[in-house]
Amino acid sequence: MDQLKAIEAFAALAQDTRMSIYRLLVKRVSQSVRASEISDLLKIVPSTLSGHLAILKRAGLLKATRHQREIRYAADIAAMNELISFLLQDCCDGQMSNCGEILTLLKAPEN
Amino acid sequence: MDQLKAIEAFAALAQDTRMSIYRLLVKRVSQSVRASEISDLLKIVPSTLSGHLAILKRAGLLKATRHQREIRYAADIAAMNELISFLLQDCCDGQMSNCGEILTLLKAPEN
DNA sequence: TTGATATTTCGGCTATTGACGAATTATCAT
DNA sequence: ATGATAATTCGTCAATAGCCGAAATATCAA
Repeated sequence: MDQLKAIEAFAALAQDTRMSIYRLLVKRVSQSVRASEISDLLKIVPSTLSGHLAILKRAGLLKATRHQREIRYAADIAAMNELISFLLQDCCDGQMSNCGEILTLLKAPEN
Repeated sequence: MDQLKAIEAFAALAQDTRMSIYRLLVKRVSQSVRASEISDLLKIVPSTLSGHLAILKRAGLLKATRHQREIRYAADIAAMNELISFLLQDCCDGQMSNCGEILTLLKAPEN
């Protein structure tokens, strides 16, 4: 994970439609979701959706698998791991122990 | 932290110049850094830098304090906390315990 | 093969972004 | 007040992004 790759991932998430897609897929990370179902649920025109899915996929945030006529998408949680660790590895001069706030927050999230 | 605010933060980070600024400030989170020093270190024209700092600040990622003639910027780690928790709170249907990968990664980062 | 469904690619349009230099505002020293 | 330094705002420009409909591609069913 270098800066360019991180920027690509952030850029993919920094857009309302794509963020909605991504959050939907993160929530259903165990079951992958058909493109047409995403289209229906989020009211996104298929051609528009296709472009957004491609961007998220190229950023490494999604994985796609074909099942018969359909293509199913799923969030790649490992990629999210890498993105977060990229943010944190530079934090506090690389001394993770200085990031107590973050660690406690992750252990006991309020929301 | 709602979706719009998260998008604003991601968009702020999803740009090469701003990512460089942010990472510099995260590394030096204990000492705040003068705008002119950022300008020198990263070779960014002052007017361009000013725009980027404003974007990062509006996104809540930086805090600015004036000292005499200078303005010093510092990364707001609490904001990074919120951003990460926003990513994670939707993860795995809100069951943080399902995100074991992330937690272990944060406890013992490899990079 | 023909037809039906799922998804992607392409073309065109408008809106936004990021860069810079010049001018402006803010603060301080004399 | 005057001049010097720090930072921001403004105007302009080219490049990119996001949306849609229409056409193309892929897969399956009959």
